[in-house]
Amino acid sequence: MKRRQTHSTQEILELLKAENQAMNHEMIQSKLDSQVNRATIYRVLNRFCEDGIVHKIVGDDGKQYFAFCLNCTQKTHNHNHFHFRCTQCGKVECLEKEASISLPEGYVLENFNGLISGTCNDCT
Amino acid sequence: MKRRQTHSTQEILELLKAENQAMNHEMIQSKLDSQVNRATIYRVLNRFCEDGIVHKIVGDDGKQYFAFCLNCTQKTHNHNHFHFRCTQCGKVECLEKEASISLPEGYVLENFNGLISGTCNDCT
DNA sequence: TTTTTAATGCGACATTGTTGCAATAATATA
DNA sequence: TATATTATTGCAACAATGTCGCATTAAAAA
Repeated sequence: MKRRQTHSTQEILELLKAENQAMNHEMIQSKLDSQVNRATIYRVLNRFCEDGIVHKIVGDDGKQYFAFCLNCTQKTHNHNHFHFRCTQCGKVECLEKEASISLPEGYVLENFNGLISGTCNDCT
Repeated sequence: MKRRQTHSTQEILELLKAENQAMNHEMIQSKLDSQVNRATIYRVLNRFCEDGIVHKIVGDDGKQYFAFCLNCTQKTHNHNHFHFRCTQCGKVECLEKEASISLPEGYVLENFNGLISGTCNDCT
């Protein structure tokens, strides 16, 4: 199944590239120039995730956030870094430091989801 | 406002103490002897959190999980440890190792939410 | 230009979690 | 013990998030 480029996919990808933060569907929808259906946004984002272009973080608010992959090559698609979510302004940004986690014997890692919330530098 | 002990609060607290894992409202509801309303369960759990008896983790499935505090004294109520959620059996357990995170200047930590999902030892 | 089929919009739905309000029951008071 | 106080509960309603089926639209291939 080959992917097609549409207005929606292009706009959403550009937005994610331009913004230096992870965004949930609502933030994305409100920042798009054209109106895109909610279901479509989710489908586009999930497709991006499947393709390894974008990664998904679940915030401690229970919402899904999406961010453009910066340091991921096609082979190593790792996101073992923390994200910081500001409870004041809502911004979700990547914290650079990689977290190295050693799991107990017999445990297999599928997904790393490290999130710290609090107040960011701008809102202190 | 003083807390009251009710059948619900006692049962839920006992359950959380007995089980060695974090549970969401559904798991709790199904394991209770008596039937307790969903809203009540949430209210009880959130009260426990306020009192520092229980801590809350948001899974990468977006659900809230609650676990009885083991190593928290009344003064230091820290949960800077990771949780592991098995995507097969649904179990959410604490990983012992504390994660030490250094935030950038001007950032204030309110909540640490570290979660790794995958398959646990039993399900491998 | 025509054909193929991936992507979209719409509506409906399941699920999670919260809240207002009247009824209940745990604790304090007499 | 009996009564008063008010924290807690159950119920219903609600908002929000995310998913899915299906008919329609529009990329890309032929």
